Amino acid sequence: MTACDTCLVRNRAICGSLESEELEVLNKLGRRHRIVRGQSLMWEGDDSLLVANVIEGVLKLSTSMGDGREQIVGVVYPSDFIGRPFGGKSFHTVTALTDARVCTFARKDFDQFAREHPDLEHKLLQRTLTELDRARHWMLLLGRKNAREKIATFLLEMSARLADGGCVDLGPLDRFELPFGRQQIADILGLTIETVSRQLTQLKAEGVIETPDRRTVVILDRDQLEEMTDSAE
Amino acid sequence: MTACDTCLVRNRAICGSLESEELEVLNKLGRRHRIVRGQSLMWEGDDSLLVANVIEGVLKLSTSMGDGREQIVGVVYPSDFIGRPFGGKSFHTVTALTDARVCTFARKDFDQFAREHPDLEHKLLQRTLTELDRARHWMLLLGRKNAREKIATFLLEMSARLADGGCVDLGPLDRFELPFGRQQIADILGLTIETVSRQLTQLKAEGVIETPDRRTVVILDRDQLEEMTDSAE
DNA sequence: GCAGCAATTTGACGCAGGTCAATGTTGCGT
DNA sequence: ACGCAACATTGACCTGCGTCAAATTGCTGC
Repeated sequence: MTACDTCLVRNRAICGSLESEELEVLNKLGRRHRIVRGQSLMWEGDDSLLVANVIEGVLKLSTSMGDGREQIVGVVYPSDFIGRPFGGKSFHTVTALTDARVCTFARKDFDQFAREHPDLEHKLLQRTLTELDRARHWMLLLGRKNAREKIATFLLEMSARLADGGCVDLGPLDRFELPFGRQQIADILGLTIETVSRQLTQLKAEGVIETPDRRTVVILDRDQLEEMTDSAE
Repeated sequence: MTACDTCLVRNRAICGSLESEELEVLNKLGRRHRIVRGQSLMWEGDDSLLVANVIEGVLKLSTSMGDGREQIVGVVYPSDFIGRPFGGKSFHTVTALTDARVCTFARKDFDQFAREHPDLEHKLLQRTLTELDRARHWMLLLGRKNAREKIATFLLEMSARLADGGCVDLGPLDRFELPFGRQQIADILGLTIETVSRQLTQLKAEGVIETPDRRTVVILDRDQLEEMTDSAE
């Protein structure tokens, strides 16, 4: 019995495409790792030496500029794939937002294994296509939405995304805990921390949401929130 | 002799992974099309029924909001791949910016053919990974750069991108013709047309660039332009 | 329970870039 | 060559969001 047999994300991660003998081989190539909150797994500009599957926890992908401005370009959850296979450099830094567990592979080993297993590459392709759609969709938010629309879109996205926590699909949640602090929300939305804070207090004042504590959000009026994502007001 | 044998992008497109017998099969599935400037190939939200390779011309991928705000989320050139294989909907509209020629496939046919040809899928995966890196990098620009930085980054990117026109690599060009009007530049950068215009005239005034006509740009001081992409000034 | 620190909120203010409107320029069809 | 329509530039003004600074909240370890 290998570590894969008891893996929490066995069925959802790209490994799900493999038969047990091949999984056995892949298992030998991988190493399970614990990462503490705040720790980075790879850095923007470095050679891409590692790829990984997320087993548990939430991590961010970010790019930043010389003067410290940062943009979060992706958030990964359990069963998601991290890293840049097939050559080149890492284009973003990967950092744990919560304590996390990942299953890492030397990129060279993974590349070779993937080339020999078309089903695995196919799953990876599907995932990558989905991520690309998601990234492009987010570009609309970053380039064209105002602060209020950004916050509303963000809250609804989180409500949908965090619902998919395990095997059962709970549907969009009306109460959830964000894995982000205010600064990180700002870095996702291309805003400042102050603007995020002000928009949230305004939504509270309007009775659209509630924030029992810093990280949990309760959606009181989903319809109104949905209206806000598009033309404001 | 098939159309593929004389294809302008034969070696650079994903078809380049195929042997001639298989190319023959793929050729039978594809149809060559002419598209005039302004015409759209697929629409945001529609079922994804087509995929295509670009043979000639430039096309934009865009998303837009109810009130008309638009964001260009990608630009494709000859040899690039268009469309969303493997299920689902089109997440963006594809529109020709110049007269163009494409080689289209029914998505169902393409999906099946791709699944049977791992080398093709591999090329597609590589391309998709590169596009994802590009999209995420652009998110930094949209979320965190100011107008001047955006324009500078855009001009340098175009200078690099348009150089790769055919077989020979010319290196970054100091004189090139944009396939975009001002509104489209604005839609790429998340700005208004007026701001784009003002920034360009300012760069002219500073002697950094020159614009002999509406669509051609001459870079006079590349170093200074490069400095502007990061912390402004 | 309290000191101390980090995270968040709130307030006051300024400016980059959006909006609206007028003017200039270019290219196309007749 | 002319006139029109689309595109681009310029100007004046205004506002949403960033900036800076101070106050508040909440968490950690003792």
